[in-house]
Amino acid sequence: MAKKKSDTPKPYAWLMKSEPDVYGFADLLAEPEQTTLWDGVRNYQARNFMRDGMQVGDPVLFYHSNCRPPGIAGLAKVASEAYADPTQFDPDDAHFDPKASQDDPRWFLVDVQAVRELNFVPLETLKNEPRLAELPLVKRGNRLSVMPVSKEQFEVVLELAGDTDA
DNA sequence: GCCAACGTTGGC
DNA sequence: GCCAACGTTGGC
Repeated sequence: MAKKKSDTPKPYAWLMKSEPDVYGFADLLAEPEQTTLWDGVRNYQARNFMRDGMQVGDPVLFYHSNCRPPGIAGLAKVASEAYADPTQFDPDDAHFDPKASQDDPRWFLVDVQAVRELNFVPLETLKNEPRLAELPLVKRGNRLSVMPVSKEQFEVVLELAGDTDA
């Protein structure tokens, strides 16, 4: 019987960035089961959120980065426990990590499943919303690709998307 | 394409 | 363990 690692409550939801030219929300919708492995994350803070913070079923805001305009494109959810990112073991993969081994993986991921497309919420709209001032995304210089979102922040985003199906 | 911000690496 | 150099992110 495993003891819980922490008594602090887990974040309610998450925001995950992807470049739509590489992999956008439409690509997720086109997957079998509308599910994919969120591979290629090579940042320790983002990894820790996936490995230690996420729980199956957590809502995920799917954010389009490095495009015009950037913003939130869809709603998804965490669809698996964290497990080792297989791309770290593949020498032919761009995300190969020679310091990782099967016995001692460095990088973890979760499966992400689409829930529904949202009316696009541009970054500019997020920045102009006072109730989202504490969202890491809108803070100057923030580059985290996976970040926690509180219940209140999540609900504000759905409101900005005109989403009434929540 | 520019460049500010930030994370990582490696020499010492 | 410091910190300069370097690479990457990502908005603009």
